[in-house]
Amino acid sequence: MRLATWNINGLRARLDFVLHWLKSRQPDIVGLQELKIEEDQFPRRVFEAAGYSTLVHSQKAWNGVAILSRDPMELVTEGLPGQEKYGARLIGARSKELSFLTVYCPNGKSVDHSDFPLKLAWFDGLQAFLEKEHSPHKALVLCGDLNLCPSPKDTWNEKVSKGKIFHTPEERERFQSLIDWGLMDLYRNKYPDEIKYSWWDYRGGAFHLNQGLRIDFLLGTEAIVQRVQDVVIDRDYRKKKDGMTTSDHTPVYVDLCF
DNA sequence: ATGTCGGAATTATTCCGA
Repeated sequence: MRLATWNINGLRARLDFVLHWLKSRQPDIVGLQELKIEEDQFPRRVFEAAGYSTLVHSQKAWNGVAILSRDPMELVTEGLPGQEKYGARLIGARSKELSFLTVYCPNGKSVDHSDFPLKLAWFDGLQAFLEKEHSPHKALVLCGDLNLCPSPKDTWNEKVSKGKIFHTPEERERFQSLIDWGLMDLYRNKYPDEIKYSWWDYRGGAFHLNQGLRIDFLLGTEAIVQRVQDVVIDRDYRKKKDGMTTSDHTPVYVDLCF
């Protein structure tokens, strides 16, 4: 079973690209973030024709998350409880094998911006939600764009960026709280010393220079970790395909022996 | 080069967010 996460940066602009990737990689469950589309504009039938059931929690212009699945999943959660006003950023579903949550965490802009404490509060809300509604002793995958670099290995320039947005102790503490609760970073667990990124700025040839960040994650509980075969940061899909423009994020997927 | 995108508001240009 192949599970994936991908911040697509606008579904209308990315639909053909996403379909190309689905056909090529054949994932079973996908968490998508940054749809930037109203729910009633979501191209449900296009995904159904490609073989996927869809669950969507979205809004006009910004944010928006969805779950695509080969087998229909049961919708469990739409929106992070207590944090709904910060946008459509969480959706959760369940299959017979596992619970699957996908999130688009707030960016925060900069440490001195009023969005920064809101970002931290959003993570605190996520932590409280997990503690209340989920168990580290069950099969759970939490994936998405966390908008933070957990360690110096996850950023191209810790020296310059340390203490700045995505690189602060406060954000890293929030990430560590998720780990302490019972989630593992599936990529880092499999590849402790690899330096690979999942996001590169559109500007300044950052992708070509490999000036990236690893901010897109698949986190899993112990029951998931035991089933991991491989974890792939699918860098090839940060490159143009047939003239189609890419997201600034690339997909990340895990193969599980279910 | 504050260098690129996607989307909204408004109608080809500017703004906002990332």
